Amino acid sequence: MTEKADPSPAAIKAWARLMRVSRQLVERAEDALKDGGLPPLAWYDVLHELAEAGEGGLRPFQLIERTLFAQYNISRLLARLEADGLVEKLRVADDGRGQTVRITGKGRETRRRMWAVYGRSIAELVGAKLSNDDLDTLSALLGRLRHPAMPE
Amino acid sequence: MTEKADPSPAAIKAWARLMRVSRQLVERAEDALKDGGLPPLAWYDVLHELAEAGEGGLRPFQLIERTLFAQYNISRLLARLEADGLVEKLRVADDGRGQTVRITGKGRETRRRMWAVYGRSIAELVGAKLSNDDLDTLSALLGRLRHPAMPE
DNA sequence: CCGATATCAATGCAATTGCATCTATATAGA
DNA sequence: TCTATATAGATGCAATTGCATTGATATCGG
Repeated sequence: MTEKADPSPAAIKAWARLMRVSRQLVERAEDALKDGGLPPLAWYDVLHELAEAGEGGLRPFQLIERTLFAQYNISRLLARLEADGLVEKLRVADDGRGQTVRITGKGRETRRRMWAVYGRSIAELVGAKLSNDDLDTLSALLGRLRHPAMPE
Repeated sequence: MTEKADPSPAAIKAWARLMRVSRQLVERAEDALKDGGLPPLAWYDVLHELAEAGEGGLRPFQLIERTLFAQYNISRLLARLEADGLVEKLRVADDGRGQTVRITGKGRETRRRMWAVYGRSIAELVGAKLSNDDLDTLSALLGRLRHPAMPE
C-alpha cells in the first residue's frame, strides 16, 4: 500500500541535500584537478580501477560494472586514455570480441599526481567536516540506498 | 597541521559511497522520467524554482544561485524551456541588461506531471529505504558537508 | 554443424556541456 | 560627464554525452 505514495518531507529533504551536496562536492573536486592542470575525475576512476587490477588488467565491461559509466562512455574514455599513453589495450586470447586494458607506467604516475590533489579535496571537503564516527554513520546510511546487487 | 593530510579511510569510504550512490540515484530518477516521456531532471529543478517564485518570476542569475547550474547552462536551458512554452521572458523595468523569467500555465502543468514521476522515484529510492529518523540523520550529516554560505 | 540469439566493443550523429568571449547596460571614480 | 570596471546574459566553437546502431565473435538449442 506504500507503493505509489508521495515521498515524505523527510525523504524529499534528504534527496534534495544529497543531490545538491554531491553536485557541489564533485564540482569542487573537479575544479581542484583543473587548477592543477590534471585530467577530470572520470579519468581517475578508471585509472584507479586499473591500478587495483594490476598487471592482469581489466576488460572494458568490467570497468563498466565497477565505475557505472555507460558503455559508450568507457569506450571513448579508454580511447582518450590510450591516446595519452596512460593505458594499453591487449588482445585477449580466449575471447575474440574483447580486449584487456592495462594501466601503463605513465598511467600510474598520472594517477598518483591526481590522487595528491583529489585526496586532498576529499580530506578537506569531507574528512575535515565530520568525525570518523559521523563519516561511518554517513557511509552506512548511504550504503542502504545502493541499488540491490551493487558491488562495494 | 591537518592542512594537507591525506584523507582518512573513513573519509574515503564516505566520499566513494556519496559519489556512487548519488550517481545511481540520479540515473534512476532520470530513467523514470524518460520512461514517462518527460523532460530531464534539470528542467524540473528550474520549473520548481520558478513555480515557488510565483508570478514575480526570477531573474536568470537568481536561478543560477538556487540551482547551481552554470550561467551558460541556465541561459540555454531557459531558451529550450521558452521554446517549449514552459516559461516566458519579460523585460524588467529597472535593469536593461536583464529579464525576468516566469513559469507559464503549461510549465506548471509539466512540472506537475514530472513530479508525479519524480516524487515517486524519491519515495522508492530513498523514502522506502530509510526510516524518517534515519532520513533526518542523513540530511543533517549532508548539511554539514555543504559549502559555507549556501542556501537551503 | 547451423541458425538464432546474446555479448563485447566501437561509432555516426544529434544534443548538451564547457570554455572563452562578446554585447549591452549599470555603476563607480576622476 | 566621461572613462573604467563590473554585472547580466548570449553565443561560437570544441569536447563530451546520449542514443541508436553496427560489426564481430560467442553461445545456445536443435
